[in-house]
Amino acid sequence: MQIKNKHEINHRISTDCVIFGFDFNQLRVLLIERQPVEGVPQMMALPGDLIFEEENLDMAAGRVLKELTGLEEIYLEQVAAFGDPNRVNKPSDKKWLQAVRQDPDARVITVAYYSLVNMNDYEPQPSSFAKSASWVLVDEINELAFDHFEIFQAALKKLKDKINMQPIGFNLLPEKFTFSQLHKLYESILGNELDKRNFRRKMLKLNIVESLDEKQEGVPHKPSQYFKFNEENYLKLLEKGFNNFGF
Amino acid sequence: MQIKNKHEINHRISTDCVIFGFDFNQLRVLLIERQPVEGVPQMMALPGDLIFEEENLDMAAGRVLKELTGLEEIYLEQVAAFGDPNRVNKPSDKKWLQAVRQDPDARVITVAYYSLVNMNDYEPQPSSFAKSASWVLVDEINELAFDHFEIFQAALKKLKDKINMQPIGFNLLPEKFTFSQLHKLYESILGNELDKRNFRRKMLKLNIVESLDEKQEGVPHKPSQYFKFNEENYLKLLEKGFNNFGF
DNA sequence: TGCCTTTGTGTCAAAAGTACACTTTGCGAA
DNA sequence: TTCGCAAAGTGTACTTTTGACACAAAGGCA
Repeated sequence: MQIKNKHEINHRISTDCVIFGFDFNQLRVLLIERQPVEGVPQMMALPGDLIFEEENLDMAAGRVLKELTGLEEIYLEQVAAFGDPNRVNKPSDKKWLQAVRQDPDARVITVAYYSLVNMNDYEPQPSSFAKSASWVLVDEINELAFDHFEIFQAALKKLKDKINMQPIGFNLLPEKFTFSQLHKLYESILGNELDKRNFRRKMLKLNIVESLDEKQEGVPHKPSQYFKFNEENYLKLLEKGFNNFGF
Repeated sequence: MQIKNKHEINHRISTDCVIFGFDFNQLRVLLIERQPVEGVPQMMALPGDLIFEEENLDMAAGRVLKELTGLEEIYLEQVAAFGDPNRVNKPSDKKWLQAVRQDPDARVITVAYYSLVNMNDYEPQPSSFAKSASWVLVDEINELAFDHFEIFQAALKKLKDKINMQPIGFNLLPEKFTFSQLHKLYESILGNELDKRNFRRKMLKLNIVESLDEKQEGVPHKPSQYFKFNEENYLKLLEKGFNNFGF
């Protein structure tokens, strides 16, 4: 059979997380600064690290995220695997790995995850090799360590595609929210304007947001009604086969 | 900094391919039988193998597919990575690996790919550790080696989702095809009936199929017009931002 | 009291979706 | 040659959804 042999090559596996947040105005992503290394210019990176021996990928992503940023109990969804043999090609990245890894030249394949969280529920606490962790505006991200910019773009595309299929995004908002906030959220993700009335009509017809008996207070204009997400109805909607939700 | 250390663990990476074909009636997937090993009951598997040192993931998937089935020059799209620590848990799979791999217990993370091809353009030619390669009806797949059934299901779901976003699927048909074939194809993928007239109307409005000056011959009923796919218009459609194509 | 700001609402026309049945074409069998 | 069979191909009426668009209501503040 002469199969036994040949290409049983070892690689390293890591996970990187693209965590989206929303500040009621713009979309943001949680980035870290790596611990400084002599001669390596600072650059932001996605939180990510090598996986453990006995972990599955989802668990690894959750653990790594927690280690680097303090964020915990977050539902992560896979984006894709990135495995270009020279995905680490910037000299600064190589230098940094030399300072930090035992075997800095080992090939690393990474599995990217993304998630949507309500920024106010999580206060990033950098640790491990993260010097800082902060929410960076999506529009201001233009260079990242390793191939993280590419990963970030893939995650953003996935988010846009997904929100056109399913009314996701409520994770980015607090429990009670106004229609304007929801509206703005959609505009931020999709990157274009949506007619206020049409947005409201379409969203309400789905029956997954529910008006509360509570209004904004202390605002110098007509106060907004608060709404909450109805998860039960949302799940029903998913069950009965749901796609094609687009703006 | 005390970062250097710890979990720099080696893993193996493989790719597995879910190749969909269409026999004008039902959807099929290309499966292999592994070379028999004493005491290991036969079981079908997706074509897949470990990646090489200097290959990126996409290239690896293409090469592995070619080695095992002879299929070449196929556009493969990633489904997801599967990395459960015990994704190899059937005794028969373990036995087979023991016979075939130097290090049969090494953890393997696999990156799954899928593709759509016209069955008639490719005659599967098993080689390497594939004893046979054949097109199996999707409906008849219920057990596969390793975690390949799970991978197959993920790929099928991805295909269904995608066909609701974009009119893909032409790769599954020959260059010229009838509307009935296209219609049947959609029904096979989606798993439900579609009204003939409405299907035709919706598809024609997209302007991506073009009628040829040629009809079926020798059929004992009204002969069907042949059509071809217009890739140019399809690309135009994609460019101008296209989603929400559902039945 | 008047001004400013944001919320919240309705209508109409165009487009898309849905449900549904009969005629046409060509072969083959009687 | 005619009849029957099988699949292709076509249209309409009704409902639902989309998309474009403008003004009144509420509350704070000066």
